[in-house]
Amino acid sequence: MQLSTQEATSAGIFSASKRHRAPDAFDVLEQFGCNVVVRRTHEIYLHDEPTEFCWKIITGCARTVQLMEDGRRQVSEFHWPGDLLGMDDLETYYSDAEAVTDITLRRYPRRVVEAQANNHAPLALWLRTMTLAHLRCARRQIALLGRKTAVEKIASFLLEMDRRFAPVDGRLVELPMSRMDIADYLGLSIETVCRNLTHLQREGTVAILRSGVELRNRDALLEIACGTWS
Amino acid sequence: MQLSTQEATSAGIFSASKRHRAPDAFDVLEQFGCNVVVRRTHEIYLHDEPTEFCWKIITGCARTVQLMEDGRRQVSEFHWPGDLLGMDDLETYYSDAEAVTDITLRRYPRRVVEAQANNHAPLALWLRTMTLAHLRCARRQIALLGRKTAVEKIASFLLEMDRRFAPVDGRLVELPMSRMDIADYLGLSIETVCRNLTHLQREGTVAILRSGVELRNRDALLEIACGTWS
DNA sequence: CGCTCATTTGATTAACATCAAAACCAGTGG
DNA sequence: CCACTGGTTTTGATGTTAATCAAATGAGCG
Repeated sequence: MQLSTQEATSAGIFSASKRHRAPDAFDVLEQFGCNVVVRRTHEIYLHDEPTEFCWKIITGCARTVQLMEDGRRQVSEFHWPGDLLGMDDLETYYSDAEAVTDITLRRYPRRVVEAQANNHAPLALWLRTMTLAHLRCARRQIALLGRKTAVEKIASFLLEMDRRFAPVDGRLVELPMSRMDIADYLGLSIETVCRNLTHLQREGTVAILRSGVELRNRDALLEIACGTWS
Repeated sequence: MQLSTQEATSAGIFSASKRHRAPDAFDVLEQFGCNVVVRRTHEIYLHDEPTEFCWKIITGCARTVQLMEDGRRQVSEFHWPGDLLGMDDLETYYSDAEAVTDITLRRYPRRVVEAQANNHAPLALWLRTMTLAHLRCARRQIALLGRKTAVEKIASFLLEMDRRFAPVDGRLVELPMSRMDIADYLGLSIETVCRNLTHLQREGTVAILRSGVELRNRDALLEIACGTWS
């Protein structure tokens, strides 16, 4: 089966080994957007609020978070420049979104996005493609959370961060999020995250730096992360 | 913000406490469909195959499964009558889909679905709405896998099964899938699933029957499952 | 420097997995 | 009807992983 050119192009975006975004169907909305800045740790939207806006990340990193009443926390995804926030739900937002670093966003009214999608098929396809990319990401995370050990989770995480946001084509993976964020993303405690990073460092697989982690042996990491569903 | 009528209707489908599907935008494809039957434990589609078809479940239950090389298994979702299978990926299927029970499906060529979506906006919206429902489901599962204890997982699972597929408005939740399926869905071992079901039975919260589980105290289950993200 | 907060390391505990065996159940054939 | 078989489910005993508790180290900042 051959898909349309648009679809094939769209689907390639998230499979690129280094982040590189083609000009997208969202551009038809440019005139309706305005820039906003959100400071580190501040929220972008809140659980249960009506979905009034969506945002495209220009610079910085965001997280979507689910909170339980007793304080347990789960980070469901990290979001990077080019990602779309607030399109994952129809009527109200399902999770909280917060800025991990100071972040610059371009904000669009959902009304307009939905209206445009309704008479601009490439945009509609683009929106579904984006949603599918998030779904694939979520399914990978489900396999990780359900069936991987702590060290496998850490290795998978480092490779994912490298894949999703490595500004330079080098070994350094910047980790703007705290250890607590990583722990809540991987379903671990902070201490377990630290211990396993140290463990990987002792093996010589990675080097831990202030700003992130240097991948000294990608093959070893891939081996540990269990290949396919890394 | 007010969304269109179509969208509001679509969004309501998965939030209904008992399964009840409105006539959907997929109906425009009816002429292109054909019925197929798949026997218990047989596959519907396989990981990495090109996405040639999609299927609407008429009767029966299916599961989507991710397999690691060493045999570890993760069930990412169970699927029920009315659900759409094989629309979760663009070019190739991400997971395997298998019949949990003997299952009747209506099969459609993806080419046609995509072509129709391209010039029939309600169908495009419907497809995105379906994808969003799966994404929401996946995010709930992520919070469950990352942060809930075994007994909380079991309680959440029983309530989810009740919500998603309870043919009668009674206390009985039919569980067509094996304990192994449940374990691989919740990221637990078979034994832990059994033990915690027994534990809930001893408390009088549920009664375990051949065909499923009787919910004797829904409030207690809700309490155990930790409300919000159940 | 002295404060705070994040990270790292160590000691202990709890939760769940694993290993092993018994009970149960659905078919099958006498 | 019963006995036999293969699979699944349940229960029990033990082991392992990661969480928790606690303290030390390190980094950023007035």
